[in-house]
Amino acid sequence: MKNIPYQPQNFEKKWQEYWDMEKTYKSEISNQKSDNKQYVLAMFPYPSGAGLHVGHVRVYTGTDVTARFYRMSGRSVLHPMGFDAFGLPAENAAIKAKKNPMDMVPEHIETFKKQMKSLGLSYDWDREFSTTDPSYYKWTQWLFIQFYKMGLLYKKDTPINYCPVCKTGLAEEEVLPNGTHERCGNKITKKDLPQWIFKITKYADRLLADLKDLDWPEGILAMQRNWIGKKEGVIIHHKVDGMNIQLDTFSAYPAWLFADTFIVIAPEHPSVQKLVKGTQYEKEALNFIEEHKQMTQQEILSGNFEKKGVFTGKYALDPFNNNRKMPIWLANFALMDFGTGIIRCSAHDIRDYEFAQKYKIELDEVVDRVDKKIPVNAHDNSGTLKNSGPFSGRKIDQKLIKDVLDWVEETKIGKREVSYHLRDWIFSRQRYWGEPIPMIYCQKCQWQPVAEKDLPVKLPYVKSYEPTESGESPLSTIKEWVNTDCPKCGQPAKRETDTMPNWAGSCWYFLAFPFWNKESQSRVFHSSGSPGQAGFPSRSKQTFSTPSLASWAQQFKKSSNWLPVDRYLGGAEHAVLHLLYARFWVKALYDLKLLNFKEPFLKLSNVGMILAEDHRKMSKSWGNVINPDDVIKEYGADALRIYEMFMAPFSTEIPWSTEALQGAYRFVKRVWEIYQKIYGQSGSRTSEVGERSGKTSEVKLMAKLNKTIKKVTSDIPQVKFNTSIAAMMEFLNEWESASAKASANKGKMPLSKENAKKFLQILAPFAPFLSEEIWKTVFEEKQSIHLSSWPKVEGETAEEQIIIPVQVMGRLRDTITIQSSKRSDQKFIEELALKSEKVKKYLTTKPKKTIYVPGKIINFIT
RNA sequence: GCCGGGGUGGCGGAAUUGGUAUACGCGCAGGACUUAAAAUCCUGUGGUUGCAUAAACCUUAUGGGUCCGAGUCCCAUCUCCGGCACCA
Repeated sequence: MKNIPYQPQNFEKKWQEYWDMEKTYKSEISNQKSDNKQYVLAMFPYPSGAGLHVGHVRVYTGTDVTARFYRMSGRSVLHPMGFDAFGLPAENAAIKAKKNPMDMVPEHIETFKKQMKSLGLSYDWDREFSTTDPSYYKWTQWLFIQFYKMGLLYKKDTPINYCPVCKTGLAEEEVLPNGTHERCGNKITKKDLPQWIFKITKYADRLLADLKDLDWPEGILAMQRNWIGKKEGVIIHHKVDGMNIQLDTFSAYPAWLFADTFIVIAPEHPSVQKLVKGTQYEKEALNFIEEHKQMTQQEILSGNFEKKGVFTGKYALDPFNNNRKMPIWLANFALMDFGTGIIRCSAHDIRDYEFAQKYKIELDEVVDRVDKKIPVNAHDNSGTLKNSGPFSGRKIDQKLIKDVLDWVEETKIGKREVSYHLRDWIFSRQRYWGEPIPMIYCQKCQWQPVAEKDLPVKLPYVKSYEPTESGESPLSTIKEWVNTDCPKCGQPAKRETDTMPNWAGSCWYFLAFPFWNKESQSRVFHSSGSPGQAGFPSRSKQTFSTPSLASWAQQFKKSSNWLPVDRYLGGAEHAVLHLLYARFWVKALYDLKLLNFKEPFLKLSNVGMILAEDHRKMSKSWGNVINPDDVIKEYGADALRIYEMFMAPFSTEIPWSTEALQGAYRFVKRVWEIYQKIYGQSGSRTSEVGERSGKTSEVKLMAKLNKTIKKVTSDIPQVKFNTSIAAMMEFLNEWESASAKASANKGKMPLSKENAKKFLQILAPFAPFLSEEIWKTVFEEKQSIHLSSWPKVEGETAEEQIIIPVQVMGRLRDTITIQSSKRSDQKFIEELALKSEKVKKYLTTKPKKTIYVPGKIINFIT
C-alpha cells in the first residue's frame, strides 16, 4: 500500500468547515478565577479592498499560536476578531470605486473573513463585529455622551490642522513632523473650524505614570513618554516696566535663572498687542506678526529657518536681579502652545545665545565650568554658579535645583509648574464615513446629548457623501437628517454633522468582545428604504436595545472575567495614536466606575513588517505584492504559517523569501511523511512500532522529545515562535535518522504511538490543519487535536547525555561525555578529564586550581 | 540635538542570561535517482595556514577593562534602524 502524498489542499477546507460547525474555538469562561483566563488579541484590521496582506498573516498567526497553546494548556481563552471600518481610507476608496461605503465595507469584510478562515485562525466568530455596525456604534456614541457628561469634551472654534485634500480637521498626532497628513501624505494647513475636543491632557500624568506597570517593548514605552512629554519646571512672574500687565514665563532649567537677560514672546501671544499698541514699534511688530503667520506653513515644511525677532520697546523687570530691565522681543521661535508662550533667555542656551548675538542683546554668564571646553551655551549641568544671588558658589546638582525652586516659591517670584507636550485631542471630522457625534444644538439649550433611547444616531444611507467645499461635513446638506428636536426643550434643533475619527471605534473594541454575541450583531445599515435611498433613523422602528449605564454595567459584569487584555499583538506604527487613545478611554471609564482596571493591554508585542523580496515595501505600484491566497493555494496554509513564524523573531522587520517558504513547506511535508510512513496504513502493517527503553537511540530520542516539548512550552508565551519551530525541526531530524536506522536494521521504530502524538500536539498550534488531519485519520482520534491536552514532560524521563567541555587556562581543549547527570560529581569528571590526551598535552604541570561547574564545564588553571 | 533598539557566516538568525559561539532554515558545492530537468534524498559548508576527515591559530562592529572563563557584564568609539524635535 502506498503512502498518501502531502496535499494540504485536500483536507484544509474540510477542517475549516468542521471547526466552524463544531464551534471548536468557542470561548467560554469556565470559572471565576481570572488567573486561568487568557485574552489574546491582535489589533483588528481595516478591511481594505486589497484583502489580507502577508503582514496580517504574521500577526494573526502569532495570536493564533498563542491562543491555541493556552487553549490546549487548559486555560479559558478569548481570541476574537472584528473589523475597524470607519474612516478616511474606506471612504476615499468608496469614492474612487463610486460605491457607497455601506455597501462596500461588508463585501470587504466577507473577503477578509474568508481568508482568515483559510488560514485556520481559531477565532470565536460568534463575537465578530465591525465598528460600522449600528449595533456597535450605538455604544461608541453612548460612550461619547458619558465622556461629555463627565466634562471631558468641549466644543471650540479653534485653529486646527486641516488637510485640504481629505477636507477634514486633524488631531495633532495625525500630522507628521514634515507637516503632512499621516494618512494621505498631503500638506496640512491651518483652519478655524468649530471642533469637538477631548481633554486628554487632563489624564497626561496618569497616562505617563501608569506606563511603569506595563509589560511593553521599551521603545513603545519611550515613545509614549516622549509624546506626553512631561517637563517639570518653573513659572516666573514679571512686571512690565511702566505697564500694568504681568508676563509669565516657563523654564525647565531653573539652575540658570539668574543668567537670563531678555525675554521673547510668541508673536500670536495675546499680550503682544497690548505691549506695542500706540508705540513707535507697533507697525514693525504687526508686520512681523503678519509675516510669521504667512511663514507658519513653509516653516513646517522646511524644518529649518532663520531665527528672527523684533523689539517691542518694552522691558520686563527681572525679579532675580533687583528688577534689572530685560528687553522684550517678539521671536518667531517662541511657540504659543508650549509653556506659557513667553521665554526667559540667557547665554546658557544655543538658540537664545545666537539670537542675542544677532540682535546685539546683552548677555550674562552664571556658570564657572570645570571643563573649559564646554561652550557657554551648552545645556550642561556641570560647574559652579556665580552672580546668582544667594546661590553663588553652589555646585549645580539636584539639591541646588530643588533649593532654587523652593526659594522661587518662598519669595513668590514664581512657582513650580509642569508642562506637557501632549495636546488636547481634536475629535471632530468633517466627513461622512464615521460615527455621527450624538449631539444636538438648540438655540435655547445649547449643546445637548441625544437621549439614550434615541441611540444609535444612524448614519444615513445617501447617494452623495463626498466632502463639501465649505469644509463642513457632508451630513450638513441633508436637511431631513439635520433637523430634529431638542432633547431637553423639544423645540426645533439641529444635529451635529461632524463625525468621529477612525480612532473612536478602536478605542474600546477590546471591551466589546467579552460581551458580544451573535445576537448583538447586525450589519444592517438601512432602517428604511432600499439601497440608493436615504434611510433615516426612525424612532418608532427602533430595533436596538436601549443602552444605558445600567445595561452597560450589566454587560460588563457578565464579561469582566475576561478583561483586561492579557496579550496584545500589533504593529509598532500604533505606538502613539491608537494605544494612547485606548489607554485614555479606559482610564476615563475607570473613573466612571464602569471598569475596574486602569490599563487595557497588559503585555504588548510588536510584529515586524514583512517587506517584499526586493526589500521595498510591498505595494501594488511596485508590483511586488505577495498574496497569501496564492501561497496557500500552492503550499497550503500550514506551510505559510510555519514560514511566517520561523522567518525571524516576531518583532523583526524582514523581507519575504519564497525560497525560505519552500524550506518551511519541506518541513511540514516531512512531518506528514514520517507519520504516514510509520503509523499510516502502509506503515502500521510493515513495521512494528514499539518503545523499549535500554536502547540508546530510543533513550536519546525520548530525551530529545522531552527537551523539545519543554522548549516549545516556554517559548510560545515569550513570543519566540522562531526558536520553537527550530527545536521541532531539530527533533524531526533526529527522529528521521533514528527511524531510518531502525528500518535498516529491521528493528522497532524508536517512538511509540503515544509519544508520536505528543510531537503532533506541540506542532498543532503552528500547523493546525496538518496536525488535525493526522490526529484524526492516522491516529483515529475522535476529538479535535486542538481540544486535547498539552503534553507534559514526566519527571521520570531519561536524560539526554551530557557533554562537558574541558578547558585548560580557559581555552577549550577537549570534551567528555557522560550518560547521566548522576555521574557528574567533580572527582569523577576531573579524573575523566585528566585522562584525555589532548588535555595532557596542554597540562604539563599539575593544575594549581580546578574550576568545576557541575554539569557545565571544567577548567584547569596552571 | 534628544529618546529608544541593534551590529554574530554568503543570507534570515540561535546561544539555557557569564560556561562547547555560529543551533535551525535558506543559499552554495559535491554525490544518488533521472535520457534530462524539476522534485526528493545523502554529504560538506565561519576564516587563515595545511594533502589532510592531522594540527594550530583567528573570529560575535572597533579599542580597552573585569573574570578561571565574555557574543553576554563595565568604559570609550564607530555605525545602522526607529521615534521625537525652534519644547524654553
